[in-house]
Amino acid sequence: MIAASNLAEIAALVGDPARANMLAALMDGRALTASELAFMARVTPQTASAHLAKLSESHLLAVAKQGRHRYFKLASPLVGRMLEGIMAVAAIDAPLRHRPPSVKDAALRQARTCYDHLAGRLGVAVADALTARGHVVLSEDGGTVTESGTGFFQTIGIDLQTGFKRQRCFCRPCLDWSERRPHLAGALGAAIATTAFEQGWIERLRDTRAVGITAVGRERMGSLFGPELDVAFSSGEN
Amino acid sequence: MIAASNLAEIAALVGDPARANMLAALMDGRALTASELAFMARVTPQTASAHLAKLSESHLLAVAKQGRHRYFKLASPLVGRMLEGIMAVAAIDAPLRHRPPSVKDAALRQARTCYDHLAGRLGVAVADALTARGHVVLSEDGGTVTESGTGFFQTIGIDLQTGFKRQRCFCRPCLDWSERRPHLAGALGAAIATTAFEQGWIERLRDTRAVGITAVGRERMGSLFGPELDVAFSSGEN
DNA sequence: TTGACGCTTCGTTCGGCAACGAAGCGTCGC
DNA sequence: GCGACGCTTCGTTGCCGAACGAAGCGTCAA
Repeated sequence: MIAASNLAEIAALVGDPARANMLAALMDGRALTASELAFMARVTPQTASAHLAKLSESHLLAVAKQGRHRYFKLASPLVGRMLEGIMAVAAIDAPLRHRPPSVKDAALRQARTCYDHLAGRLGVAVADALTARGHVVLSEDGGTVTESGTGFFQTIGIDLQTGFKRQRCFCRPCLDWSERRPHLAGALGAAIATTAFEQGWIERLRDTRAVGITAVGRERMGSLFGPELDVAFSSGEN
Repeated sequence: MIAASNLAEIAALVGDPARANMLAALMDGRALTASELAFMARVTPQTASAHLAKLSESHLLAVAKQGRHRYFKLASPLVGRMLEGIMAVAAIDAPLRHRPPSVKDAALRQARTCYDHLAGRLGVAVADALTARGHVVLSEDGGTVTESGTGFFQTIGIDLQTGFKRQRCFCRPCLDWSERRPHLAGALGAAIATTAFEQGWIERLRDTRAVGITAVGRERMGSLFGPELDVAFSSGEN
């Protein structure tokens, strides 16, 4: 059972709360320093160092030295995909136990990045809007952009004919852990997120994976995607 | 960080070797008894019982009582997807350490089921053949069936027009842990595996996830998919 | 050069959990 | 009804690994 032993090894790496916190913090695709990760995992630097060493040795993380800092990031999209998968399962379990939603969670629930694409109410709302308008078709296992969708994305500056041409199915659903509904991942999801950042519709908040929706974002995305987005604009007491 | 705590919890469940063995054994989608799982995980029944209780409580496994037996299976395809994801990451790590391939591994490497679709050299060869002939197009994140593919699948009794109509992108790649190349998963992958079993091309072997390729399977699949399948028919000393 | 800083290594402590033997409970076959 | 069987619960043992204090190493800034 060569497969299973490795399965346990990798899963055990993610199975430690401190390491899981670090990995989750890196899910937005950025690179963070060892100190930052220590802080986010709420452990001392020397403990964090040991954890980060393990994660690097097992090639879950890639490390880049820069002066006296060491920047860590997920070693590959594969790792992000794995974490998504675990989170999707964890999300099913979570609602069964009533846990008081923290203040920080509120921001995360509204909008955040998930590796390279949008998640939270905003991410789900965008996926809903695109689906409702027939621009994309999402199934459990994948998704497709329709002809009307190709045109739509062109208008917001995402050209599906060039870079995306070869991989005709480049959009896929990703189960949102807070909303427990799919949002848009894959190359298309990443392109949408990139555009949203570039156009100033959303912006990163300090020290968190949550993103803020700007005034111009509210207006622009509201007119682009329609009423489905309203739920993403509310501060959201659920 | 509501997400991360759950992340660690679920991952820790998979992170124990005994539990990982059990989950891996259940990856083929069948339901197994507690005793069988205890044997596969190489632990005593009472140890297995404790593990299975945890896995059930966390809704990773679903359990069905049947007389004095208790049958366990993966609680949802989501769990299978999660395990796939972890295995894909584990596969990158594995080759770095030379591990002597066991006899059992040889059969698993040739052909096996991965939750509901084909894996091993056979699975990868089928994916290669379909890609080479332009029947499907696989990208990193998903896949599409071409028009020629739709016709092809019709000839082997898989009608993409009926049940599959709504989910236009129902095929996706799944990284093979032994071959380290993608094979075909998703609804299409499952349909191909089902057809292969029904037509008697492959058959389950006792007490393992490996599947055997029958004589008729060799002949039929060889003519259907062409030379790409040869590698899957060899007993394979790599 | 000196001190501050970021990170690592070493050694120790401590808690949690996997594992099993023994025993108990329900189910089946005869 | 009886024993055999499948599975669970209980109590104990033992080990692995997470955590931190202290100390060491390289890097930067003045």
